[in-house]
Amino acid sequence: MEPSTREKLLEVAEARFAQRGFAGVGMREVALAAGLGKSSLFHHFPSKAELYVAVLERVIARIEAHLLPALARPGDATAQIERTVDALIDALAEHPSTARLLLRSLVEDDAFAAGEPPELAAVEARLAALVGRFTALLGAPDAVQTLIGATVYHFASGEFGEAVLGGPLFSAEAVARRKREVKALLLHGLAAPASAPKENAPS
Amino acid sequence: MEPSTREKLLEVAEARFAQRGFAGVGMREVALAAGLGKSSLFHHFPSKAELYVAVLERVIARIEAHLLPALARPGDATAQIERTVDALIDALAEHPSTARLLLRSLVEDDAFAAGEPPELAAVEARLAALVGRFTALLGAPDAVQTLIGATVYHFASGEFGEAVLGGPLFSAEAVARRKREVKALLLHGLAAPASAPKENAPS
DNA sequence: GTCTATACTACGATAGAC
DNA sequence: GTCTATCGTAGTATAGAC
Repeated sequence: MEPSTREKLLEVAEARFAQRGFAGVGMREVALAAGLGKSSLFHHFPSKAELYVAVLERVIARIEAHLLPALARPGDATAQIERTVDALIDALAEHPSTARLLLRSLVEDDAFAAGEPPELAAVEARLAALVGRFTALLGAPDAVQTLIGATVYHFASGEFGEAVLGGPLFSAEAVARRKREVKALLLHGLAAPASAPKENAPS
Repeated sequence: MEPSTREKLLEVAEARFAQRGFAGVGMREVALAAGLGKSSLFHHFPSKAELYVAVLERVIARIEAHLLPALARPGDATAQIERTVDALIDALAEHPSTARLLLRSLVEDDAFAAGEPPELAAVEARLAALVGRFTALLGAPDAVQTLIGATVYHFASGEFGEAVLGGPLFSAEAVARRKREVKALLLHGLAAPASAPKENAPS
């Protein structure tokens, strides 16, 4: 079964937005790349902002599909952290646009000059909910920032990241290596020395 | 001594580019914010791309001013890592636009549709040189990616990062905390377990 | 649901007066 | 060195035929 026109438009728009950001992509470009005329795109999405939010909804849904099951399963803190980090990295590695769009949405929050679409608030709320789960799991908010940097930034880093690594970002071997690295980081590096003294740290 | 017109333009452009990216900022907007007409801006910078690169040059120079002295001083690996991480974080914390522009330059490498200005290659070379120094210092390329995520992403994360932390990113206390966190991470977390074991390309 | 045609605005960039 | 005026293009968005 071939994808619907709407799905194809979302696919094309996601790749473009991930590569050049909200302001850097034109509706004409998206429509033509999907094999439509510019005006037909406005039939499916009433504005550029709504197209962008629809793309973001797909991204957050993809991440939730990996993370929510991992977060739901019981276990001690260590096992949950390992499972959740694996799930997060699987989610980011699944599609090369995911991490980029996520990173952009964190940094380009004011991309809409005026009148954000109402669905955007819902996407942000779902994202904040996931962050809350991570904060509860890791204890320290600083560790959440580090985790995001070690995962979302990493898989969003594109050509630059590949130049740093001297190899691909999304190969199975590179993804497995990043899982090991991040888990070792959180379990043996962060937990003890840097975060505990100031606030209450769960043990 | 008041700043020259060129300096004021660079200041204004830096803030705007950091907030909304290359494509999201218009020349008219920059000029008016600096108290000039749009055409006067083209007298100082012959194109938007050259304005952007001039902004990036300031950013990389600022980072080099902190990092190169720290890298030049002798000492054992641990002391050098501590010194260099402190210098990197000082550089990123000095000006709230620095990390954002740096992160954008990593992710928006293809923002120029056609004909990049030649100065851009020089900026990228200086950035790559710094990355090379870090790779030599830390040993593992993966650790460099993690370090960038833990520092550049962190100070670029803006409102989202402040929501995660539940407090400011750039306060003296938050900056000092990040220094402790990143150093503990690299010295006690990463170095031993995750990077060394074996393997390069399984092919 | 897709098309052509169009409205209106903003874009980057240039020319030339002062 | 700054200005006004203008060029050509592309931006989002709408109207209406088919």
